[in-house]
Amino acid sequence: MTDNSSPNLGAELWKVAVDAPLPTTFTYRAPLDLRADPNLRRGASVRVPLGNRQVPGVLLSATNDPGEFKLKNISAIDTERPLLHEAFLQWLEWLAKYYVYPIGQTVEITFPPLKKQVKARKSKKAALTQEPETLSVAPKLMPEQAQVISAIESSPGFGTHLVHGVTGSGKTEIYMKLLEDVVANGKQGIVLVPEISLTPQLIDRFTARLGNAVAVIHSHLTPREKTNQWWAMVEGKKQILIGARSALFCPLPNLGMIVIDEEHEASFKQDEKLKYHARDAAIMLGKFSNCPVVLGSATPSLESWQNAKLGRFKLHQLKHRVADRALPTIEVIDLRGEREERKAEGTVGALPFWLSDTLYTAIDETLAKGQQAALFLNRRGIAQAVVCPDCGWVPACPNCEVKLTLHGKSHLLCHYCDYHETLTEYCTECKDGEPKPIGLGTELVERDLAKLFPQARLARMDRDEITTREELEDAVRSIERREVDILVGTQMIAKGLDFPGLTLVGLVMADVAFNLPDFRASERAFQLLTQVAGRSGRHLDEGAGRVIIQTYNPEHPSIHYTVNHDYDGFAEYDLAFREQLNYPPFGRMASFRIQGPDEAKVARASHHLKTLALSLKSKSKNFDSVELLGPNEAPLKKIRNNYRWQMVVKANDAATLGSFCRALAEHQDWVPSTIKIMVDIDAAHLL
DNA sequence: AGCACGCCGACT
DNA sequence: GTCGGCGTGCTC
Repeated sequence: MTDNSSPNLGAELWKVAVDAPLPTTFTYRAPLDLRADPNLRRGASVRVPLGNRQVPGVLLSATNDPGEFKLKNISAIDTERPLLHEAFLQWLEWLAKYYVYPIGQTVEITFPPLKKQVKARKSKKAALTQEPETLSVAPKLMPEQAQVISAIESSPGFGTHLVHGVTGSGKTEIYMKLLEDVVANGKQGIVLVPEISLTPQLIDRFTARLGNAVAVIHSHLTPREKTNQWWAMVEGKKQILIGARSALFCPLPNLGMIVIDEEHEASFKQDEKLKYHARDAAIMLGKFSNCPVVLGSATPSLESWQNAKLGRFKLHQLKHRVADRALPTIEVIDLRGEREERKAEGTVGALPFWLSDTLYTAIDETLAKGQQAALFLNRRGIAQAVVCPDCGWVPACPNCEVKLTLHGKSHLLCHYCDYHETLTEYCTECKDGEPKPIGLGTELVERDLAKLFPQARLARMDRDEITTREELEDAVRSIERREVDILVGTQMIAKGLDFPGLTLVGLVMADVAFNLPDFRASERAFQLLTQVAGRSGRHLDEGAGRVIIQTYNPEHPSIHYTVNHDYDGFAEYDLAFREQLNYPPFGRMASFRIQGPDEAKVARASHHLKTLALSLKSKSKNFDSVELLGPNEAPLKKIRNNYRWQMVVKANDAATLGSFCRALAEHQDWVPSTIKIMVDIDAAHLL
């Protein structure tokens, strides 16, 4: 697969991937002195003139075609950047093509923000990773775990492995053993986890086992720290890189394995600039590098599940929790029934509207046993919105066309930009009504709990309370140290956390997740419910953790399959639905986003794009399977004063979708300069 | 992306 | 008068 035999040494004309939003490479001339330089070869970094400035670039190939331009000279070879090796270059070229993104800007992502630190300071240890005094040893593995490890290790070279293991089945232990062996074989490995799961807890676990072989890259590092970690991997001083999706772009010289934990997580899809999916990109990197790719999840994406069913991925299943601990018991509370009951009994108002008798009693019992409870909902703030009971006016953001959310007593906040205002006592529209909060948020739940359980120690985890990594670490530690009795949080923050004392999990209102207008809504709801439920009772040696799901839709299939711990059943149900409508993983989809500050221009450009798309489709039989939806206003039609429209493209397979979208995005000379059109291949959400 | 060029408003 | 606001267009 990798071929470094034709580095084009000594050539005069070069195609260069230039760091600018240009759809193609630009051709430059190598002056005589550079032609004699053995560093002038494919994969080398250079500086080239572009307009009247100097920009970085990477040589991709020699050429004999001078084109129609008066060629400029390559200014210099940048030897401070390492030569990119063949497998990595092929991967970058694939990314740019597949995701329809400028090659130069794709290549530029690989490089760290700063120059290499010239001399290592002895006094200062490498950022973040400190070698523990003594490395911990692998615990005795469950038979299932050992089987998975030997199955993966028995097929070297490229292959994609899907490890489907119930929550608490010890997937991390499998990754660590595999990576130990990768290091023992003199190779390097990458572990990708969702940014939110990249906690000190997780990093500590890896460093305790793998010691100072571990480097970490995530978005909260300083540019200096990130640069140092990058070089430590590139120079082979460290072997295991743990990171969020961007860690894939670190060009390891000796890649032996890629692990993607929680492979179903939607956050692996980058939604700006190069809109890559880290799981799919990792599989391609494994292919070009000829190394195994290991995907792990308790709730695999239906894309991966289908690939496993078709034999493209090798499936490994773990059906038991570590030490044969029990899966939590899950109860479903019908909030409609609860409401009726309270009316009948005349007990309306005894408990807050969001809290069922069952959940209240369960919290009480949990506290009495000295154990911890966690309540999750997916809204921060006090309320979803504020409404005037007289005229129905709802305060909205002037920049974003979304309702403002109430925080604290009177702080109205936009969750999409930084707009905020103060809630006035009387409605600003009718000057008469007194606006009241509707809906529910974490802040309100916390406040109600403080009244109901005055002796309990409460903590809230959401984006208002936790803004920095340090705050998250502090919060996690105080829960671990049992300084918290009840945790209230948004689901996102709670995912993947592992608290030994946590035995009760309540989902305050499960509904929002599956009411979203998106074909993946059921899948996300099932994943969310299962993952959050999986936090409960992970360390109970006797009995089982408890999960209480409150909902207005107890009969929803996502809930039914969650309660029965039945992933296979859920997958079968949702795949049947997707197949009928040719949604992924059967068909493939991309979205074109058209945006700009002038609403009428955006609408006009969107319709023109549709016209071009229809004519493109009619030009070739290859595009028979292409379907066009829209254009329409995007569900969030205005964000930060930019109007947003979208057009969705469906096709039977990735190759057709790709060639259609590339052709449609190719000539944008007709697009007014205030308007931007962006393609999102395999768009994660059509919201 | 960055930088120049060019055309309008409000200041030393 | 000209300083500088940012809309527009180009870069091998």
